[in-house]
Amino acid sequence: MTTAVESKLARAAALFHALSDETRLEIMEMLRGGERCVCELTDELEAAQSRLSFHLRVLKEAGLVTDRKEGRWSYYAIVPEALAGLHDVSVSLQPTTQRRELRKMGRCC
Amino acid sequence: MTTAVESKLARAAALFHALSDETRLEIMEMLRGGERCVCELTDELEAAQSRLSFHLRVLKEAGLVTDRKEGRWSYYAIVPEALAGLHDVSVSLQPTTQRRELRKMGRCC
DNA sequence: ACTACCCATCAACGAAATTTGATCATAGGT
DNA sequence: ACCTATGATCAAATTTCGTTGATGGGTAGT
Repeated sequence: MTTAVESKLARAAALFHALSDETRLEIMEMLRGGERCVCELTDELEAAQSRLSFHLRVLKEAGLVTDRKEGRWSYYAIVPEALAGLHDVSVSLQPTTQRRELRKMGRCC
Repeated sequence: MTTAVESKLARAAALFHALSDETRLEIMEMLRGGERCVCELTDELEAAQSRLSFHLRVLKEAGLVTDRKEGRWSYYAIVPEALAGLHDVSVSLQPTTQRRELRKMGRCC
């Protein structure tokens, strides 16, 4: 749960933690194109169901994804706002001398 | 060490892991303005010396910082290239429908 | 009712990360 | 030579993570 008094740094650390695992990054990669049900994820990632469920919960608690139930399926999807927040954090970490360099190098979005 | 065959995802996971700790984020925050010696960091962060040393090593092994010895001090500094890489990763994670939104919203660098 | 499928949750285990205190190495000052 | 400050490293204790297998709750089809 995200408390109101959570510091910026704590929020950033939580975001980074959620993304610090290869399996979870693969999930995010799959969700980039739109929502998927868990069964699709387990199929494509060759991962045990309970393992996937664990990682999906981590991503969900970090606010990076949401889930939606329909019939017997659960669909997970990226929360675009959270990804925008990640981008903000990665920008705010840039050294002061480097910010406008990124734009010059055409490395920006 | 970064091996040649390391996948993009593994690299991203390693980066995120290094930044998934509040203490390490505080260090990065302090280094944003330029290099600092370890003693300055321990002073400002109220952290035990060996603890700081540990976190600095993690950041260094992730390629996010470098160190330089001068006299009896060690100075640590951000590796701008690595931060640019972080930015790249955060952009590449954006859902396909969101990429140009960021630019529109003026949230880009 | 019975069966098959989808998925969350739990307990248990091992592995990895983090903290703490102690020790060691080096550089400088007196 | 001696003493002190800076930092790296090590071992031990602790905490946090990730995986696995089992269980249970829903939902749909027959």
